[in-house]
Formats: sequence, structure tokens, C-alpha cells
Amino acid sequence: MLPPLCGRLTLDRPPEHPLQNLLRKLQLHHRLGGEDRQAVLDLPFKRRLLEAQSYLVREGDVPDRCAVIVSGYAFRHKLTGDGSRQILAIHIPGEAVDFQNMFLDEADHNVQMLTRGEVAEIPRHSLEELALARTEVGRAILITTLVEASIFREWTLNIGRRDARSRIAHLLCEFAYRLTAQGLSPGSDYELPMTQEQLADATGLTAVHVNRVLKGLVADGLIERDRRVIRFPDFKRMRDVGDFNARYLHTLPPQDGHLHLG
Amino acid sequence: MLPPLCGRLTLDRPPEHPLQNLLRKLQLHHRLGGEDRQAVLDLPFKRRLLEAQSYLVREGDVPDRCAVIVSGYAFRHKLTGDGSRQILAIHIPGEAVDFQNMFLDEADHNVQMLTRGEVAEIPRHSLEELALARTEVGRAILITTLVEASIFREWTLNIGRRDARSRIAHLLCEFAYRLTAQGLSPGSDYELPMTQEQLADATGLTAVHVNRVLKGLVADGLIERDRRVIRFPDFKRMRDVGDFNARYLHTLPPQDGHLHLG
DNA sequence: CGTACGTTTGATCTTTCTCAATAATGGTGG
DNA sequence: CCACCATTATTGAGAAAGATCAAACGTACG
Repeated sequence: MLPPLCGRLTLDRPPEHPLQNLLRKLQLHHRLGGEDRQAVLDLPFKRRLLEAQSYLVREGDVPDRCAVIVSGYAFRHKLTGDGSRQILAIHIPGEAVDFQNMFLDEADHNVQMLTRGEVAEIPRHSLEELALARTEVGRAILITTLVEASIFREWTLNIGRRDARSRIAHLLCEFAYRLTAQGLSPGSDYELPMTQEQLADATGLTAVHVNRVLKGLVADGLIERDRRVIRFPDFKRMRDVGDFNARYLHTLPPQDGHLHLG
Repeated sequence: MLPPLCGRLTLDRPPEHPLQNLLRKLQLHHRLGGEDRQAVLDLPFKRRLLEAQSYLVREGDVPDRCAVIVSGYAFRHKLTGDGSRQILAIHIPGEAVDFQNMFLDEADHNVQMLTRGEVAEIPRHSLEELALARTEVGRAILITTLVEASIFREWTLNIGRRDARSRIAHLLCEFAYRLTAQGLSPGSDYELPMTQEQLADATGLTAVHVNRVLKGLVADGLIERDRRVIRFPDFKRMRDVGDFNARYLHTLPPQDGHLHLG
């Protein structure tokens, strides 16, 4: 008997098609018609359960498949010559981890599971065929990939030009926003599946300093923490501190209401 | 009578098709057959001469065309709420500035000319048609865009996890390497068209500190400077200081020899 | 219940920033 | 060609954010 893979996030959801959340993600950026939607769901895939820390992609790999996160979280990172790590992105269920590498000769960075979780592996050629056969699906994939690039740019700004407090606040806002947009956040709080060291590697800081900044945010009533669950008592104020503006996420207005983090 | 647009770079080159260097750039990452090459050159475009600092793209713009740099340099940047600037990329002749925005609803960052120069503006729909009609051209564009994303990631690593000296050395190495790969560098030295303030905004530092680091590099014999011309007496050593490994640039081995920066 | 991992805390050190002033440099109009 | 102006580069002194080192404390889990 397996423990729940991703805590609160997958618990009270009825079993659904494993690629349903990929579809949701694609449509966050480009709406698809019924046939196109079905074609995405019809993609062949292999489910795989992965432990935390296991590698989805290693630098130098020649990509022959594309993993889509079904449950759990993953992260991209690369290392400097002397071994320090920079986390480049956090990925949530529904996101395809290999769009960035799939068309290149070899991977230029690593992708690892952040938590235990499940992925659906789609053969590269199936995805390529689909993208060519169905223009709109191809376009949705392209746009989703470009949005990822936009997020890389915002992270560069975040790390290059904001102070520690803003950086962390920004990261927390982005994560909350993306979870909510993807329909994965139950409300104003969520489980942040990262250690403080990982948070540090994502923001260009040290774990010690992250710890102090986090305490500062709590002291100022900007966040509440219990273990790794984060709550925002006042998202607006948090957004200000993090200088967060969701434009760079290029999320379409929701089809069915909500997504109003204040 | 116009002054030379880009100094040594365009001076002693015979007049060629303005899109020739776009073709060269695309083929740095994906080789194209004769018909595909011709189709790229047959794209319609409008030439435009731009002063330094003039905007090619503004955040919020709805993109309807794609500018390709014919001569001169450009840079991408975005601003924080309190106005500090992060430069995200430098672009050299042959590079298309709008692949990152063209398929999105609106631009999420700015692109400005770094120097005076000329661009060729291609209507968005012509480029889209070509990409759909000729799979391999579409693929070349996609790959080139993914390589840009790879560069964004390397910059994040650079700013997040390297010290000031390495950051600057890395930037200088990347620029030299890309110029050489694109056939634009006359040898071991090149004109770096950036002020120290721009260098600072590209590396997440201040101009004052950039100045000191640059002096340090000169003092250690790693670079020689005359005005804004930089020379590397020993590229290997520079590469070590900058922790530079060209893998992330995904450049194909040259078709015709050279590209050996030591 | 012990071990490994993550968090928290304090003390101290370094890199980088800030502020401010001075010196070059490049381009402009006369 | 020269004087002038705006930018850019350079330098110094002091301040600050964040890093480093080291230890103690929690917590989860086998």
C-alpha cells in the first residue's frame, strides 16, 4: 500500500486520465478544440513512480522521451564547476519536463524529482508527430515552452536585481499563483515541498540566510508556517513585497471562474 | 553619408543578402537543405536603420513582426518595480529578436539597440507560414529559440552562483564564442559594445564594482583593454576563470573549419 | 532510540554596495 | 579646431547585505 503521493494535492480528486493535467496546463496558454484535446489524451505513455531526488534528465542525456508530471514536484538545476547548484525552475503536476531538451542534441541541465511522485513518459516521436499533424497542439506546446523561457527571464531578474526578502517572496507568490492557475491549490495555503537549502539554491542565497529571511516574513505577518505548509494571510501585501506581477506567466483568463488570489 | 554601422565587424565584408546572417545563425543549430535555405532568404522584409537605445520591443507590445539584426547589437532587459534593470541577453547580427515573443499574446520584456545598427523586419505571418510550410525551417527556428532559453538558464546560474569576477569573465567568454561561431570576430579581440553600467546590469552587479573587477582582470593579465576593445591574451585561462563551457550554446561543429578559441 | 537530515541561532568575516568626488572621453555647435 | 556638455570611467571611504563557520536543536524514520 503506497502512501499518498503528493499529500493534499491529489487526495480528494477522483481518478482521472494521467494526461488530463497536461491538457489543463497546455490550455492555460492556448485553448484547444475537442479533437485536439482528444489527440493529446490519446498520446501513448508509460507511467512511472519515482522517489524524491531521482533524476528525470541528466546533463548530457540524449532525450528520447518527454516526462509529464502526474503527481509530485520536480526541479531543474545546473551546477558550476566548483559544485554549487542553481535551481532554475520548479515544476508542478501537468507540466512537461522535456520540452526544453527534446529538440536539442543533448540536455544542458538536470531535472530531478523534488518529492516522490508519478510521471507519464511520452515517446519523443509520438509528441513530434502530434505536433506536426495538429497545428494547434504544436502551437500550444510551443507557447508553453516560450512561457517557460519567460519564467527563466523573470528568475534572472529576481536573482540579479532583488534583495533576499523580495526574491523569496517572489518565488512563493509564483508558486502559489501557478498552483492555483493549474487548479491544484486548495486555497490560500499550500505545501511548499522545498527544504530551505533548495529554496536557497533557487534564489541564489545560502540556506542560513533563507532561514533568517523566512523568520522575518513570519515576524512581519506576511506568511504563516507550519512545517512546510505556507499560508498567506494577505496575498496582496506579499505580492508587493515580492514585486510580483503575473504578466510574465501569460496565463489565459480562467475558463470557469476563480483564480483570484486577492 | 552614414558612418560605418558597426565598426570593424561589417567593414570589409562584401554586401550580401541582409538575411544571409540569419541563415548562418539558424544553421549554427540545425542544418538546412538548399530549398529551405532559399526559402529563408526569400522571406519578405523591410530594412530599418536604428539609433543606439531605440526600442525594438516594449513590454506589453503585441508582436506583429520579427526583427533580425543585420548590423550592430541589441539587448533584452526587464525592470523591477523600483526601476532597477536586469539585462537578460545580448544579441549579435543574424539573431532574430522576436522568436521569444512572436507567439505570445504580448511581450513580457523589452528589447533595445545597444549600438546603432540595421534590422530587417519580417512580418510575423510570413515567418509563421514558412515555419508551417517547411518543417525543417520550423525546426531550425524552434531549436534556435530553445538555445536562447538555454542561454537564459546559464545566465541564471552565472548570476546566482558565481562571484563577480567569474560572472564577468563568463559573459566575456560567451560573447567572444558566439561572435566567432557566427563568423563575426576577426580573431582574439573584439569590440565589446557595452558600458560598464550595462555590464553591471547584465551580471547583477553595480557599475563601480564592474570597474574594479575589470581592472583586476587586467592586472592579472587575463584581458587587455583599449577603450571598449577587449583582447584575450590567453583564452584558456579566461575560460577557467569564467567557468565557461560552451555546451549550453549547442553550436554545431563548423561546416568549414575554424572556431578554435584556444 | 539512534542516525541522518533539516532547521535555527550566534559570532564573525567578505563581498559587494552606496555615496561622493574627480577624471576621461566623445560628440556638438560655433 | 576649440570650448563645452553629457556620458562614462575611476577612485576612495564607509556601510550593509549576505556568506561562512560552528554548534545546538528538532524531527522523521528505520
